[in-house]
Formats: sequence, C-alpha cells, structure tokens
Amino acid sequence: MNTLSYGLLAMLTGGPRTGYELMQQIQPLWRAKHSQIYPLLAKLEQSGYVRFVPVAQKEKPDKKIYSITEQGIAQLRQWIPNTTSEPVKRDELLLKAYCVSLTDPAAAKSLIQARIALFESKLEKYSQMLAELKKELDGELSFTSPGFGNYILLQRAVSNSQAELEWCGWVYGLLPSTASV
Amino acid sequence: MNTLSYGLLAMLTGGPRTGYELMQQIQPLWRAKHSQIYPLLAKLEQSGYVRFVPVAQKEKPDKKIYSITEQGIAQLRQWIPNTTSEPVKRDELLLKAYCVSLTDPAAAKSLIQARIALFESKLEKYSQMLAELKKELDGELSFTSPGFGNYILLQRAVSNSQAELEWCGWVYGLLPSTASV
DNA sequence: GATTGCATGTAACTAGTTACATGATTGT
DNA sequence: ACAATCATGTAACTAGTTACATGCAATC
Repeated sequence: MNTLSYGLLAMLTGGPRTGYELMQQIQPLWRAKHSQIYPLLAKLEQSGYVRFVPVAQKEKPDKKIYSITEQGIAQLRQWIPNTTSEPVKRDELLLKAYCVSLTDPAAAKSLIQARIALFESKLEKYSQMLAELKKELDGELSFTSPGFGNYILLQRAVSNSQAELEWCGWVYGLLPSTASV
Repeated sequence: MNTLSYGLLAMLTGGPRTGYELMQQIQPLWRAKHSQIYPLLAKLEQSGYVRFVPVAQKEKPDKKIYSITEQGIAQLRQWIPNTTSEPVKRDELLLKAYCVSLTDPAAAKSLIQARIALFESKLEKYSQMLAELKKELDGELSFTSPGFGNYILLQRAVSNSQAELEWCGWVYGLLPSTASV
C-alpha cells in the first residue's frame, strides 16, 4: 500500500468511479498516469479494498466501475492518523529562476509569462468548480457533509493559484523593461 | 541530462560547492537524496560541464569542490528558454483532506496542527534567510546582481509558507470544536 | 485527414528512495 | 552512550514516465 493506493481509495469515498475517472480526479492532488493507476486498482481489488462491476458500452470501450469496500474504508481510517509524509514539490521554473541572470530579461519574461498563462487557466477552472460546489452545498457546509473535503481542497487550489500569479506578477515587475524592436 | 542535472549546474552558478552542499542547497527547489546527486555529479564531470578539486581534510572526510565550466554555463543558457515542465506537487495531506469526514474532528485537528508546525518552522527559516540576504544586498537588488535569483526564490518561499499557514488556520476554524475530556 | 476523448492494459525505461558502508568530531 | 554533522559512494528497491497496443465516435 503506497500513498497513491490510499489516494485512490480516498477518491472512491466520493462514490463509484471508473479507473479513467479516478485518474482524472486525482491529478490535482497527486499526479499519476493511467499506466500506474490501473495495476494498482487490480491490486486493491485482489486485496479486497475495492470491487468493480464491468459495464459494456456500445459506442465507447467497456469499463469497470469501482467502489470502495468496508475493508477499504477501514484501511483508510487507520491511514489518516498515521504520520503524514512531507509534501514534495518539484518545479523546473524555480531552478531556472535561480540562474535567471545568465539570460537576457526578454527570455526571463517569456518564462514568467508561460507560467502566468498556466496558472490563469488553473485559476479559472478551480474558481468555476468552487462556485458550482458552493451552489450545490447551498450554505450547508459542515465537517460531516460529504462535500467538505472537496470544498477545502478547491478553496486551497484557488488561493494557491492566486498566490502563484501574484508572485509571477511581482517578479515580472522586477525585470528590466526591454525596449522592444 | 535530466532536470536535476540542470538544477545542480544552476546551483553551481552561485559559486563552487561540494556535492554535500549542493544536496542541501537544492532541497527546497528540488528534493533529492545524496545517493541520486553524487552519481549525477560524476556524469556531469565526465561530460565536461563541471570540474572538481579534491580537498583533503584532517578532522572531517575529504571532499570535492565542484565548479561549473564554460561548457556547463553554455548548457544552462540553452536550457533556460526550453519549455518548462509543469510543476509536480504530491501532498499526502491533500489526499487525507478529501476523505477527512471519515474520521473524528480531533484526528482532523492533529493532522492540521502537524502541518502548521511544519510550515511555521519553514517560515521562520526562510524569513531569516531573506532578512540576511536583504542586509547583504543593501537595497541594491537588480536583475543583474548575483543574488537576484536567490532573492525572488526566498520571497516566494516566505509567502508560500504564509499562504499554507493561512489555509491551515482557515480549515482548523471550520472543524467542530471538540469538548475535551 | 488529424486530433481529442473515452477506456483499458502491458513493457521498457528513468527517476527517486532506502539501505548498506565508512569514520572522525561535536553536542546532548 | 547516542545522535547529528560532515562527506562520499554503491546496491537494491519502489515509484513514476514514456511508449506500445486497440478501437470507435465526435470534432476540427
């Protein structure tokens, strides 16, 4: 049982999903490719933590709808209070930032602009998702409601994207203005 | 040449360092163990991107002081404008957050408290480093000054730690107050 | 006609972690 | 006594990525 396996179980507490849907849902929390997820789901099934129902489709490939079992929930419950490993962040941009003086300001600017574009799209996506969730919850947000986890994570994703954009803007302002051709 | 290799070259633009020092310096930007770094340094040396001077020490193990070569700098220069890969973040806490309703509020609180402790220590560390760097730079911060990269990265580390703590505090406030025994 | 989305899976590879190995000094 | 810091390295393992494989529908 590695962390991703627990993560997949965690996602399944939100309801039954296909491997493909799990793969998409877990991305913002734990990046993983389908080639890593499918074998883990097979292991989880063998261990009795999840089960699946095969669903045949006509115009799309057949699929397997996974749900978490009682055993799986027990497994999650004992995992949560365990020591949480330190978050890992690996960002090539930060390595480039360290030696950015090696290049001209124009190159530095396009570096930052690419990052701004990336996080603007993320911000938009997460803001929308948060707005929709808020509509659904309709003011009824409490620890016990099933959308609670989702809510605090979306709020985080939004404020995180905003912080990223602020930093980018600040750095951009520090770069010397290049008199354009 | 993988990203970590470029990262090591990037760190060496700040001056000559031992493998051990490089390992420590790169941690906040790109987590890596010494067992990954030493073999990469050997490869970089064989490729001519770095060179080292062996230094014998009496009361400590001998060491190798690495510096970046002209070729290494050229390599960095061509790397910077390349497409930057998306940052990867993997945080077990977020997976736990998604299914936190499975546990009691007390467990959720200690989860958050552990994270608060972690980032309070980080904030303290980075704030100190930033304050020292500001003293050194003494108002003279510009794109071309060698401390520029360090400066923008430390500023980021500080504001990032603050944002993390804010989110933790906000979540903590949402958790139901447990009437203690 | 080419790409994207749905949907699953395996094979081959690279990246990253843990453990083994050594050894003196300093602090608890 | 025991752990931590400095300092390097290798071996064995796990985790994660890229590539291969299939196939139909809709969109561009």
